[in-house]
Amino acid sequence: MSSARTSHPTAASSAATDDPRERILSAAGQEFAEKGYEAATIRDICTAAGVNVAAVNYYFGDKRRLYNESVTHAHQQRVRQVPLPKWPPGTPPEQKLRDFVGNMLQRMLGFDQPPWQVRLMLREILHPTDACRELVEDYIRPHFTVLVSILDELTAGSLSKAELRRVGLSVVGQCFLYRAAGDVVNMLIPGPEINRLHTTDQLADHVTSFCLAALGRGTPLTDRNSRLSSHRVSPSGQA
Amino acid sequence: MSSARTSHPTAASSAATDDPRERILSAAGQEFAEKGYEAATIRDICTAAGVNVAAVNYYFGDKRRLYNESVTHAHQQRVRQVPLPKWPPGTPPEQKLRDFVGNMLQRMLGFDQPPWQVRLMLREILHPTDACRELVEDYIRPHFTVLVSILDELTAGSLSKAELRRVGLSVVGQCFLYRAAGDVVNMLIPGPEINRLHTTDQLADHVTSFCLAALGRGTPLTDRNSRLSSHRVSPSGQA
DNA sequence: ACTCTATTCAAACGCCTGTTTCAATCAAGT
DNA sequence: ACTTGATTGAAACAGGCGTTTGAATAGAGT
Repeated sequence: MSSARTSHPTAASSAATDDPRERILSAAGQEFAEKGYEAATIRDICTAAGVNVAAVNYYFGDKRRLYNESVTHAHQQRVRQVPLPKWPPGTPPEQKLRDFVGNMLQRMLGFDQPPWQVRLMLREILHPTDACRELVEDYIRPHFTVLVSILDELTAGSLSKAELRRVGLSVVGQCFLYRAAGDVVNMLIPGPEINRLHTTDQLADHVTSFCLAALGRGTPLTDRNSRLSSHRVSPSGQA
Repeated sequence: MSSARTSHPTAASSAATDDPRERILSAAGQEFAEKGYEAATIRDICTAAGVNVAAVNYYFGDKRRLYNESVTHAHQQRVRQVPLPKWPPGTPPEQKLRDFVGNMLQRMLGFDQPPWQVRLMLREILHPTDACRELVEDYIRPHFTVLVSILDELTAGSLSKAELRRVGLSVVGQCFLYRAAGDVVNMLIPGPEINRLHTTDQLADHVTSFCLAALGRGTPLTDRNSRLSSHRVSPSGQA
């Protein structure tokens, strides 16, 4: 009671690496992402962050609150890093769909940036805790709404909202499998095939073609034995 | 060293509930499935199984080996409970696909039987440990092979093996999303819609139609505004 | 120079974990 | 009845965990 623990510092200003609060959040996010909530230890987190064990209690109160703030922090970072694509008016919905799928796969699987934030969010998706609702409302639902509107445009309003949502889930599911069960997928697919056919772009092409064909736009997969009808759409998302 | 710990009992005979080994495996499977490896405690497991804490060390050696045997045990149970459907020769591949998808969804989401074995296997799929390879080879790959052969029959050999596998993953992904990210899906879909349109049968119909349309068999989803062309195929799997 | 407050630090506190001990019990075998 | 081996039981072990303590430090205000 004698120590100064009143008026928690908010540290909303600088995001420099010398801010202990920021360093703890970053280290905690990576530890939680890799090992999960139970297996990650405060001692390891503080060692990685270069601060004393007491710091986490001083800044965050306890482990659970540190976890919640880590999820929020990672998800806000991710939103800034990979915004939803913006299309000029008149963009054909087929290209929008291809861009959206490519963007989603890039965000889920992209190797260009360390994906520990995604892995942390994935844990919340698979085993939701308190931090999940915010994640859904701020991050997942907006993306899903955009997807549904693309599908609505694509089908010219001939599908009900419920049907559109189901189709949207079909699109997401195809991408989600590679992120969530990637290890098992790699065990099912012969080695050379993975490197050639399971790149982010290849997968985006496949998922897009598959869905367009299912919706009656674009040719069914069986009608393209020869390579002449592959109507590639160049990806433009990811800023 | 003085205690009798030589010649571990195999207990391969009876599966009665008075066999301590069996009771521990069952309790451990449920605890591991619900809480994960780290959060599940040996004391809780033994309390649930009605045995002493020393029993797990006596029968299994340590926690890790108990976990591995739990996964194996649950997966073998599941294989016996829900075998792959068998079709008489001449069954149209469309119906086979519908049966397969319905069977997979029933196995993943089925509310008729306690699905803790599936949740335990899901944990292995998401974060593989040593017990994963056996799971893939004995359980997942055979199912996936059947799916690919159905798709091959469906497309009359016009798709390469690599393309067939990609389509197979598209089928699996659509189902997998509901199992792995079911909580988030429920947050994205309005309440009443879940109970009406997201039953196991409805989902199987949707996924099957979606894939058939994408493969050029069956009508695209946009060409069925009126309810007259819904070519339902009754499910026959699940023995 | 002194004070006050915010922050850091090493050390410790209970508590719970997986694991082990060793005596008690039990069920044949002879 | 006695022995033998397998199984169970209550209690303890060492170690790691989240958390707390209280003193040391730093830095600005006056």
